[in-house]
Amino acid sequence: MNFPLKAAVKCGQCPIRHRAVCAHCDDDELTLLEHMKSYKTFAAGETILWRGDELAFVGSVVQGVASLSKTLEDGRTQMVGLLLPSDFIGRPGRQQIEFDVTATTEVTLCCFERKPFEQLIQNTPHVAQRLMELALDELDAARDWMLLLGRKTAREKIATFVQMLVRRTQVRHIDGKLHPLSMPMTREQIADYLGLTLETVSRQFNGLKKEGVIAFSDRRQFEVLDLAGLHAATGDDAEFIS
Amino acid sequence: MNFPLKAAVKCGQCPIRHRAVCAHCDDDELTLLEHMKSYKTFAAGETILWRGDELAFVGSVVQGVASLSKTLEDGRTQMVGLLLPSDFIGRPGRQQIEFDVTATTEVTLCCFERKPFEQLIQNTPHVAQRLMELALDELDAARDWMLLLGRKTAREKIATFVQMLVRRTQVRHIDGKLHPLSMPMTREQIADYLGLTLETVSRQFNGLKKEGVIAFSDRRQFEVLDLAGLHAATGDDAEFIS
DNA sequence: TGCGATCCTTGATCTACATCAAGGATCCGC
DNA sequence: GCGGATCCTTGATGTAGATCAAGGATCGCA
Repeated sequence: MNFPLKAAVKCGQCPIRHRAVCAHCDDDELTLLEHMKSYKTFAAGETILWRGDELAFVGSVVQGVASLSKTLEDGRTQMVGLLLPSDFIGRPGRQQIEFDVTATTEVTLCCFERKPFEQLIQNTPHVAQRLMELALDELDAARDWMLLLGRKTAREKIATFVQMLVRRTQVRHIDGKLHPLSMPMTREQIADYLGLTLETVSRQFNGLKKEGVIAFSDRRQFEVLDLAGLHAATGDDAEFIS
Repeated sequence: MNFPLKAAVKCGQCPIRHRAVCAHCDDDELTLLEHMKSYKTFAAGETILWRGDELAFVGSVVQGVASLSKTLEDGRTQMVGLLLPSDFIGRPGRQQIEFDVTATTEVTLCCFERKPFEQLIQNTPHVAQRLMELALDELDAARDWMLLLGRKTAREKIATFVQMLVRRTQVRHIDGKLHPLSMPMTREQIADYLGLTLETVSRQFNGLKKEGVIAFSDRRQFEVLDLAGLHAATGDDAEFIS
């Protein structure tokens, strides 16, 4: 099932080669990165970085799912980002992060030490440019999520979440239906991502299930039966397909 | 009161010279920008750019306040960004924007045509770097707002909003109290920024007023009487002063 | 200086979702 | 394949904030 990640996978064989921070690199640049990189694996639930930590390394998610989250004084938490394969952790010019980074499933990262990586950016505009694109993509995603958190109903939130999973996992279409997808997180984690409680998440999933929009085979495995119905349930303006 | 913006203010005299996209530029680079720039002014309420518009120009807010907002099918709207002086509109490599940009107060922009500006970026790393910093700052702000929208109570939202105004307008402190600040938007616009209704915004302002945390002289003019009380009301973890 | 438009306040009521509660399914280590 | 931990579902009840409604303040323009 999983891509077999040895300690030294060749960049050429890497599953995220054309989407990650290295996407625009030519062979020479890739060789440079090849020598700097190292893989780290984290078990599900393990914290990768704590808020306020000094950022020793940066890197890309190769496999699995990680999440960024923020917490209030009394413990209420909000997930502020979901990192899927090819997403990047850490920013040039920042030595601290202002949120916790946690492994949601088992996660494999392709890491670089921050200092050398920042020097490399100076001389490889392809990496700097890709980093900028990734940051702007994240900004777009954050703004879509602001609309969701501020104005959408529970049902619309769940539908939007499922739609996002479908899009980001780029699953193949079969006559309007879709291959089974995996739900990479618990109801509670989904609740923290959507600004809901786990009970409401559960009720809304079952609502969409009863209406025949989605179906669960397993509680972590589901498929979309009615893609048009799903889109309609998101509340988004159909005029703009984002 | 306002900085007197003629059609051709020298960059050296510009009020946002050291915070905007040109912050890191040396004199030569500034001369280049000087020749490319032009000022545009928009009246309060005027739309600067519509969602989906082809992005002909990019630029910085010099004076006034603009806002970015997204709308659902049925008209519910959420503000996804507030642009104060020195903030930048438009992104390299994107020819479209996915939200409306509106003048909240009268706004003056320092504009550049997009195509020439993008070429300029290639050769002036100082501008490219500053653009990256600005994008990352916006990403941080967006994530703080996600926590607010998803998990804060109405009271915490209002307190956080006031705190943000205090910080961003960098008002001088006088023994814990603060100089009068201006509220650059209506109750309805604030509601759209905080994911509330205008009635709730009004009630919460009056709540904080009754408790002596803030005071209004005019409905657009107020001051913070109890800064510590304000911070306490935001719900944020005091351990991390962001 | 007067009048309509806009903006704000305040009160009464409603409702979507949170909270509280309990039981059932699934997983995992022994 | 047994027993506790974790995760999920479902029901009953509570409540923060939305919605509905009406009146008051302030603004801008003749």
